[in-house]
Amino acid sequence: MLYDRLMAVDRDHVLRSAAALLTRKSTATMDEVAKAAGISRATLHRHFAGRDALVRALEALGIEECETALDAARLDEGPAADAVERLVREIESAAGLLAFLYTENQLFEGEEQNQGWTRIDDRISALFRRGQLAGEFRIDLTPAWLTEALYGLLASGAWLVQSGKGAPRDFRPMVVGLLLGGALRHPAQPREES
Amino acid sequence: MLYDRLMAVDRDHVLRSAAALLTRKSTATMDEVAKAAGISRATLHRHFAGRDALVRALEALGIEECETALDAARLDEGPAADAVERLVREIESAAGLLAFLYTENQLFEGEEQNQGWTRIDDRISALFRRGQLAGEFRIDLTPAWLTEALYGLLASGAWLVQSGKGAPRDFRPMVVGLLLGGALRHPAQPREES
DNA sequence: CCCCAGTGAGACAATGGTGTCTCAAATGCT
DNA sequence: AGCATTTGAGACACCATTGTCTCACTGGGG
Repeated sequence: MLYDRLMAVDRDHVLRSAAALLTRKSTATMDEVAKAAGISRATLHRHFAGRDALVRALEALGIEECETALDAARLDEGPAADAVERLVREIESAAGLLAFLYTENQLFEGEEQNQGWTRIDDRISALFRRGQLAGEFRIDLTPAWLTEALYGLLASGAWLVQSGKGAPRDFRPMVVGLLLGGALRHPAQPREES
Repeated sequence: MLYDRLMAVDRDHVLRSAAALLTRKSTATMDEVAKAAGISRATLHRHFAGRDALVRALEALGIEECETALDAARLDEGPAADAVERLVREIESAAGLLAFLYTENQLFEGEEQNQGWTRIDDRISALFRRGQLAGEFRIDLTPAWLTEALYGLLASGAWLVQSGKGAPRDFRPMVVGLLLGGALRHPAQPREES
């Protein structure tokens, strides 16, 4: 039906507004979320049964955007380092949402997390492992740690930009530069830019 | 008076229990905090007027531990890279608390943050700047970003250990290894361990 | 032994967010 | 214009947490 289609675009718009707001203020109330999306609390409730449902929908959105980014980054092709750069490029627009979900997930002690995340973790871990096997990456840092560190750096980068202490255009070089190269100068190894 | 001294040690014990609990479950209720400390909610309220007061006390504790770690790490001495390693070593025990406060601070949009943090930020930034001026660190990553990244990696590392996906003994090499060296192999540059 | 500061347990109202409902107004299609 | 559907605004009860209070109890010091 026509209405369903309209609901669909509205729902997506609401979801993205909520993501943008909750990224900045993770404790925002349902009323604030509604206002931020330009709708009433009643309508918000018609889209999402409750706060839980909203957060889970945001989680699904984040997972979806991650999967899309992972696909677009073609992690299997070419040097692993370049794949990492592509990944950060593709995932940059979702970094704020990821930061929100990343910290949100720390709240639940035992609760098993959405299976989608483990799948994403696996794909990213596999990339780092591939880089290690190819001799590109050091082997004394586990893929699990590199994956976790990537999340942390994405969140830190998003916050730095959010707070105005860093320029948005520097986001990718910051994250990639540190994740791959670290803070030390490596005179013989200037990373070639694509 | 005697009671004051007793209260003091109790207060500190309560504070550290609260830190340990809130590190794992940042939404823990006052009742849970009290139970975790082995006291009643009434007594908890006698120590800290309310939740705000408790969090602010935790913030003060975190700042204090950071300052202590910064002092102990002697950031001005020797190569900056070694100073970073010392800093992570000294700050490791507070990493969980830091992670809690770090994410807690993201909640408040405009609210000016505790001045203690800017002071700590400045000291760490100064360390990275020193390393850059000495030619140790690359200059295309700003000290502000390196500082933020350090926080992010400390938090990520703490969570990785918390979740059991990483061994506690690996915490420092993980954080320092990635922050300084990055993921790439640098064949000619094996970092000498102290 | 008595005193008394400190504690724990519980009652209590106040608060703030949530979820549900109603109804009038607006919107869009025919 | 007429109709169906969706919306916004508000009212409402509900719930969890908080902050305050009382009161009985314990345990250590005089």
